Amino acid sequence: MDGGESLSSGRVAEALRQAILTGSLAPGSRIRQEEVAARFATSRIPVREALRQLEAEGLVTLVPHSGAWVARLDRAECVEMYRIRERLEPMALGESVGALTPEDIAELASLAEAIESTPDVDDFLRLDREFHLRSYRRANMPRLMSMIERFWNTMQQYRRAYTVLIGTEGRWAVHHEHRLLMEAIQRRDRYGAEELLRLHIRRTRRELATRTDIF
Amino acid sequence: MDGGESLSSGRVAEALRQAILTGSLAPGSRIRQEEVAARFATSRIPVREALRQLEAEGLVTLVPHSGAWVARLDRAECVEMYRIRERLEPMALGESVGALTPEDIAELASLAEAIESTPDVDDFLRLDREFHLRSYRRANMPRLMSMIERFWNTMQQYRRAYTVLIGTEGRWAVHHEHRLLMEAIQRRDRYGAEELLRLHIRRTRRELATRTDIF
DNA sequence: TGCGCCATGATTGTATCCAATTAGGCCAAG
DNA sequence: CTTGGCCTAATTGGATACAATCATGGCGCA
Repeated sequence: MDGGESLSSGRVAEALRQAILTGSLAPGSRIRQEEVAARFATSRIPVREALRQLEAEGLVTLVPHSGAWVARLDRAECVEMYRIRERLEPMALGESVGALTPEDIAELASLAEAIESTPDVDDFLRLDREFHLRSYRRANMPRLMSMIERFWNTMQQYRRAYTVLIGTEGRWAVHHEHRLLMEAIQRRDRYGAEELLRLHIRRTRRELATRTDIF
Repeated sequence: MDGGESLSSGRVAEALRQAILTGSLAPGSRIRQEEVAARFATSRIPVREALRQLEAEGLVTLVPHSGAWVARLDRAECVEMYRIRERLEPMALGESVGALTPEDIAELASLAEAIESTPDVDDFLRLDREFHLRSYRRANMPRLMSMIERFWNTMQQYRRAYTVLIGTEGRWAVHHEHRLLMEAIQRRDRYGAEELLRLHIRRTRRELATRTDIF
């Protein structure tokens, strides 16, 4: 039985993480230890440990004797992370493709379909994340997986801003790419899938880099 | 002027990190908070924060209500990290090659020479690390750089064990690879350098994977 | 009026104390 | 002799209290 985090610092970290991912804590917001402590009916010690953990995940920026802020990425940092993703996620997918079960693939197909049909931004973001992360699921590389998840977490806020900006019609390229990706996955075409994914991330990166209004 | 870490937790973290990297704290050793606190004439609070930080770096394993241990990697984890490095470090090198100054290249050349001439294991490890990390220096991708440095840190103990095992004569392949790498760098041959580095890491990984006696 | 300095308040960093949890040994029963 | 449970000691997790540091605002002065 788990039930819930037994450690107070873990609960605080998870709650702050969710608050940051959903956007209810915006990038650049200050996080005051005492406020958080009061909110979770705890002392500042667990809060501090939670902040340390979130800093390591790249979600929070700590400045000694000064305070904690929700991490804010500039365009160069965003581009850098996309370039790292371009190298890592194709590897995860490539390792996974051959081991995906037919049920996995059916799941991915229905996710891809749901992505195409939702107009809602938050649904889109959630489903898109699910789609990609699940496609890596059978890679059997746990460290790589957690790195990739951290990337998605730190990028989440900027993905949202970008998604809002391009609007529903701006997603057409994503849909096409997902369809091609699904086909490669269904054919168990490892290198095709890797390459398509790389291009998918690359195209997004390049579009993001031109969008100066996000940062 | 900096002079030294102003935060106690930072000093503790740095000292523990060095102790782990030099091997004076072996993988699997338990780290008792109170012991460390006494050693650094501080309380347990900064020690706990230091441990959290080191856990995030992959150097320490924390188990709630139980304790902290110097992280121990099994063979699968080592192989996984090498495979990640195979994707990331060539990118760092590729980005850097074109921007290295003549002075950088001269430095690298003399490092490569020093690597060939030292019989000492710890010198070899230190110089080899310097050689590779410096070759990435002009990549202008700070996040990637710190990820790579973390990899080198977490692998350090296993690199040492491996280096001891193969002995001085076992290093011949490394020397050849370094020479080829240097040549590609001097020619500013980005893709050649990337590919050579990938093969360098890949060969090491495959040798490490066969060495069952390290784990 | 603008700049720089100092004081005061707010906030973070650390020490000490107490509670909760775990690990290991001892004893008893099978 | 082995095994299961309990009990105690050791260790970690958390709360409170205090010290150190930083930022903000007002004051004086050029």
